[in-house]
Amino acid sequence: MPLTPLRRVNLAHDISAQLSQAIVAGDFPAGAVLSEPMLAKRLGVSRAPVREALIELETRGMVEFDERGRSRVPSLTHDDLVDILGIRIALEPRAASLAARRADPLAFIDLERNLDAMRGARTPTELARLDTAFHSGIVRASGSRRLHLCWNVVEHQVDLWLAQMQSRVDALCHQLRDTTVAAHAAMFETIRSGDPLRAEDLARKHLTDWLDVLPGAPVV
Amino acid sequence: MPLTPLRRVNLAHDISAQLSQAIVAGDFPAGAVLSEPMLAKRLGVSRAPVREALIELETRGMVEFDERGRSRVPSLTHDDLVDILGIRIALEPRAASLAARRADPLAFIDLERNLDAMRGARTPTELARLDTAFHSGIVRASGSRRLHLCWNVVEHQVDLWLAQMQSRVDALCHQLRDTTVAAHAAMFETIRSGDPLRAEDLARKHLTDWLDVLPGAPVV
DNA sequence: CTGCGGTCGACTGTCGACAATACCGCGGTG
DNA sequence: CACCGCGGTATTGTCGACAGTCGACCGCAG
Repeated sequence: MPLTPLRRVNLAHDISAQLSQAIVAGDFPAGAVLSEPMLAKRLGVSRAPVREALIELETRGMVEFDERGRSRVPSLTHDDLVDILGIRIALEPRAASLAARRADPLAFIDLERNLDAMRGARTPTELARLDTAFHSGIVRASGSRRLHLCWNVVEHQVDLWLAQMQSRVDALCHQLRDTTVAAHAAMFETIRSGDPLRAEDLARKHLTDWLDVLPGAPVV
Repeated sequence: MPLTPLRRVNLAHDISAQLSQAIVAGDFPAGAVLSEPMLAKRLGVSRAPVREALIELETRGMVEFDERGRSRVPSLTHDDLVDILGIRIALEPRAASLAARRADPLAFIDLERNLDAMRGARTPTELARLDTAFHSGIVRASGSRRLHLCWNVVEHQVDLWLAQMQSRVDALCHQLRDTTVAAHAAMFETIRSGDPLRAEDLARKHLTDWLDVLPGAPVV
């Protein structure tokens, strides 16, 4: 028996996960106020764990507190999107480089499976989800715990953005589908072949391509 | 009168800041357990804000929770240090590049003042503090909010590491003082001259130099 | 009709309390 | 002497309550 799963039992964690899911699902649109009593009542718990969940979500950028302590779902602007892409351009090439250096076969299975799923994806939403998952996989493959921590922040932001800009994203994904799959495949091959420099370049290029294509689309 | 500063008044924030300072100062060495009743008693408050502060500090990596919810000061290993440097190598070159692009004169004042202070620094501890502050300044100058968020994590980790490895760091700082100042000066000039590519390279090189010099010193 | 003041309600920040649980040391037992 | 069980203690997770504060709404005066 491989010992315990040792997950800290904690209402706050469940609430945090549930809330984040609800926000991404659109239950709480951008700008919605998340009052503690309301959430506590809906969830059937007291305010204490709700508060902790909100604090946790704030650090992930899924909610933000105004100057009076009220938490709301942030509404992302075009500048925010550029900012997010900026940090992705900082993190992901490094992640790709580390992943190529480390070359963990286990991670490759994940990535390859994702590639296959992406080739067979039907809806743009699914495509977007798989896209994010692929990038997550590379960060995980980098083996850096703190890189992964930072990525968590970014990933939540991307989720939020996907939720808020769904229509535009759908159009873009549809349009960019083939190039995205091709870029991912190239990155995967390069990482598996253990070429850090090239992997880094490919990751950077893949992201800066988005930066180029986005201003054309009237985001916001 | 330019209105109010409107900072959210919140015991948790004060406690968080105070605790983080205390940890860096060595009041709570690596591995020390931070029990909520103990902290609440010492601070003269109830457990609620202490809990919130601990949650906030966990997201910055200043404390970590074990599977039973007890929070303790993490003890960093050599691997952690390499991991931290890895993420710095991801974030800071990008920050330098963005800073060079943005070229905010206000930020330059900060950086230049830091350079002067560094040239006149007396103790290795002060030197280390100024070094971190310089890198913080570059991240701030990048103007990216989320980059700064990620950097906060890293900065706290660096602080923690400085606190835990003080003797080694002191020796290294003393030894590397001149090269560090020179590297910082070069980065500053490049950023001010508005050369993103070169700024990026310099930042990366400055950090990878540390990566090269560190394995030689028996960290841990 | 419009602007103002007062009142009501809601929400946050903080507190103390309670149950559940795991650790620590002690005593009893083989 | 070593081992096991057990009670005491400390700590976490959660709850309900209370004060302070801010916004919203309503009535009233001009």
